[in-house]
Amino acid sequence: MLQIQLLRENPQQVIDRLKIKNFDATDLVSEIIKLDNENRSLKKQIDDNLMAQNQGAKKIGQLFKENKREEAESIKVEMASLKENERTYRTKLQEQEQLLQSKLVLLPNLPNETVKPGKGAEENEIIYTEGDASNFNFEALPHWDLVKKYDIIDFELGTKITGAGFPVYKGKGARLQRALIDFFLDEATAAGFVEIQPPYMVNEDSAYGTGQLPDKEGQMYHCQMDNFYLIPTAEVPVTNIYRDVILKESDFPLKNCAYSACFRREAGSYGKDVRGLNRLHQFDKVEIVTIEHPDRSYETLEKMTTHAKSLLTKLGLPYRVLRLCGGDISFTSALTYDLEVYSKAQQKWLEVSSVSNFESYQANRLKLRYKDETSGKTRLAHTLNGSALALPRVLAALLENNQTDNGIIIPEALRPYTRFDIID
RNA sequence: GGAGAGAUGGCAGAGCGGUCGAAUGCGGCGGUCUUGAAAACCGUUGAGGGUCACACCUCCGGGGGUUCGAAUCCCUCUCUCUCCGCCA
Repeated sequence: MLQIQLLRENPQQVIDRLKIKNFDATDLVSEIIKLDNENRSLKKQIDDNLMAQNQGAKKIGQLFKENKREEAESIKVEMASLKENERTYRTKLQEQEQLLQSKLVLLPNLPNETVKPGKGAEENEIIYTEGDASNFNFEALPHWDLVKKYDIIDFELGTKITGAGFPVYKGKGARLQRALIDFFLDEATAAGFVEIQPPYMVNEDSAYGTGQLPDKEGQMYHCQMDNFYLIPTAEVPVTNIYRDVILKESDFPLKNCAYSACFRREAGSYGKDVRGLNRLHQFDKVEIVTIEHPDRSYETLEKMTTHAKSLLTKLGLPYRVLRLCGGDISFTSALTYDLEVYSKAQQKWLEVSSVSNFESYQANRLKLRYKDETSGKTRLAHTLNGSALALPRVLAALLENNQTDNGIIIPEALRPYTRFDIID
């Protein structure tokens, strides 16, 4: 959520910057400012009214002590009408504030200056490529065939037990999952991220805090009986650790990592892009989160991206890094890097990580602030997160790229974790 | 699941209808003393809104109510603790 203050002070800048995201904010911004002005004057009226009531109440107390009953009674009458007025103002204000809030959440985060305009994914900028992304000169099997051949993942069984998109990992497949999770967590810990094991269900407040609600309600599984949501990413519980928190400057940076299963309804996606491991309802991911001082958040974004890159390097997977253009960057992000691994068998790039700086957009909803030492004021912190990494597509690429006649070769870095070096 | 107790500032803990945004202690910050530190002493120390700055308003777990007036009384929800039951 953007700060109203920013809209008041610099409406044109907001409108201009949002154009990069192909978002026309002209009407919305002026509506919000108008509403905010109205609310401010309403609030002033209420405040004055309350002041009168407070003073009246004190007076009555005094009069009672002095045994001046009648005078007290006459003030009581005045108070009744004040209260009546207050009620009307308050109802009005409540309505207006809700309206304002509902408009405000419609505004996306401002993109960073380096974000280029663009319609969609095609216009993302490739800023780094590593490894051999050429195709095999033999008939390579896609992972959905490989997992059958070696009996390491059973999609049909998952469908029987639960439904499509809930694979069952078996034998070396299950062990490989565990190994990847362990490897990613160890690497994150070595990079200074403190490991968290969060709840997999969150309450409504948390879902609002990171912005899953209200806009992405349909993407989450919801336990109606207790009103809990299954987390779509560990970002939600981990970031909400810092909801309603005021930090000291010396607390920065706060670095956490967390493994979790992630649950996504993925309503409305079908077809060949969702085949096999490419899109699932339940998958595993190690997430990294940093809470940072506004002056240093972009430095930190680079560091987090470097960390995610290092994982793919160690696994020996070819990959590239994209800087997302205005048309593809998410609603809440100011700057996002996507990491994509190349699958030689599917002959396409698969997104395995997305590292974003949300600046203060998320912090504003979370009420995540810090005390600025020079001014003594509380200000919004910056939040960043990224996957490091999401498992399924890493696994897909790993299986596909490392296939040989003898079996699937496990990358060197992973062998201490799998304790086998080939799947055959 | 049943019975009871409770939720107050960074922490501990008083207040139980007006003088309470809240005693006191600890902690934090600033100062005196000291070559320096500790101790002692003095001062200061919650958040948000509003204002050029004041004034002023809101917040004692959340929501609602009673009252001229609520941290204090009532209802409700959530959470915590104790006892009992059940149980990975």
